[in-house]
Amino acid sequence: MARRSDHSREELYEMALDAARRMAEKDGLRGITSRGVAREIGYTIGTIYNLFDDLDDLIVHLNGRTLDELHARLSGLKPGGNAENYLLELARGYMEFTQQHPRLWGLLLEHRLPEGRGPPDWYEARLFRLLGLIERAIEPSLDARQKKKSRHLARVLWSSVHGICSLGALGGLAVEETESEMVQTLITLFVAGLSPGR
Amino acid sequence: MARRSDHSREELYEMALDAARRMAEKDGLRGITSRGVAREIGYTIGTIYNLFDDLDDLIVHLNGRTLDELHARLSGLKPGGNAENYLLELARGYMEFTQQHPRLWGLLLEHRLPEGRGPPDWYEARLFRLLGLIERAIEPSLDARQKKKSRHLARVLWSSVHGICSLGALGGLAVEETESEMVQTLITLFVAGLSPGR
DNA sequence: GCTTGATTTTGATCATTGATCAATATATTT
DNA sequence: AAATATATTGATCAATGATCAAAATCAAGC
Repeated sequence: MARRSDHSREELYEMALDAARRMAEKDGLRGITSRGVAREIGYTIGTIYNLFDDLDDLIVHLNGRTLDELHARLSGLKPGGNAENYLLELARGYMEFTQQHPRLWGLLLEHRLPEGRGPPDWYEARLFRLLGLIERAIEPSLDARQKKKSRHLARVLWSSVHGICSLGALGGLAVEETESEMVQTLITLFVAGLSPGR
Repeated sequence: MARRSDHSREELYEMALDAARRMAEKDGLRGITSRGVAREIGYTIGTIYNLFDDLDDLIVHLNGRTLDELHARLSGLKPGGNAENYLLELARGYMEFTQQHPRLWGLLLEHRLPEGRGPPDWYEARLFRLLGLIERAIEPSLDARQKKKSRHLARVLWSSVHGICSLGALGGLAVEETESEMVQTLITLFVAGLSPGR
C-alpha cells in the first residue's frame, strides 16, 4: 500500500495530470481512464476520486493546464517590430502548439461537460487571459475609432486562427504545410482590412 | 421479436441515425449509446451491430448526415446582389445551424476516431463539398491574380467562420448575440482586405 | 406445401469502465 | 498512548461496447 507521506496531495495532483496528459497525447479523450491514471501513478482508483470529483473534473483540470501552457508559450513572445509581425508570431506559436500536441490540444474540443454543467470560473478566466494577449497585440494596429473595439476584433481574429487549426484537425482538411500559409493570409487580410487607407 | 420484414435495412439505418441524432441533441456524444439507440428504435443491441461496424462507425455516419444537412441548408441560399452579402448569408446560415443544433454540430468536434483510423473517403468528400460552396461564393470578389487562390482563400474564410462558432461553443467565450457581429466583422475585413484598392 | 440455404434478430456473455464506500492503514494532535 | 483526522485500498455496483451461437424469419427451387 502506498504510504500516505509518499507524495503530498499537490504532488499527487501533478502526477495524475501528467499521466492523463501522456494518455491524451497518445489516444485523446478515450485514452484517459480513471483506472489507467491510477495505475500510471502507482495508486489505486480510489485515490483518483479523492483528488478529483470525477473524471470530467480531472479532464477540465488537464485542459486548464493546457491553457496555461499555451499562455506561457505565447506570453514568451515579445512585441518587437510592427504589430502585424507580432500577431503573426502569436498565431504561429499557437499553431505550432496545436501541431506538436494535436491530441492534447484536441482535448479542448473533444471534452464537453455533461448537460447542465458549465466550466468552472477559473477555466473561463484562463480562456480570457489568452484572449487578452491577442487584444494587446492588436491594439497598435487600431486607430482611435477602433480602439474601443479591440476586444471584439481580438476575438474575431483569434477565433479565426483557432478555426484554421480546428478545421485542420476536423478531417485533415488542411494539410499541415498549408495551415501556416492560411494563417499568414488571414492576418495579412485582416490587418489590411483594418488599415484606414480605404 | 421484431419481424425481419418490419423495416428494410435502409429504414433501420435511418431510424437508428434519427434516434442517435435525438440523443446527441440532448446530451452530446455521451448521450449516444448502442443500447440506447437500440431501445429507441425497438430493436436489440445486436441489430445495431448488424447495421454498423461499431459505435464510432454509427457516429461518423451521423456526422455525415449533419454535413449533408448543412450543405442542403447553405446550397438553398442563392447568390443575389453582391458577393459580400452572399458570403454573409452563407456564414449566417452556418452560424444559425450551429446555434439551433449546438450539440449536434458539436458532435463534429467531439467525436474523434481512435488512433490510426482516419475518416472514410465519403466523409472527407462531404467536407470538401461544403467548402466548394464557399469557394464559388468568394470567386466574384477576386481579381484575376487572386482567382487561382480561390480555394485557399475560401478555406481561410470558412475556417474563420467555423472558428468563431467553435470558440463560442468552447467555453461560452462569445455570447450568442455577438457571434453574429463577429462574423459580420470578419467578412467585412476579409473582403476589404481583398479589394485591390489598397 | 416443403426443403434448403441465406439473412436477420436475439440475448446471454465477456471485459472494461466510472463511481461508491466501508474497512483499513497511516499521520497528527492531545 | 489514546484519540482524532486523513489517505488509501479494493470489493462492489450498474452501465457500457462488443461478440457470437442459437433461434427466427424470409426467399427460392422444386
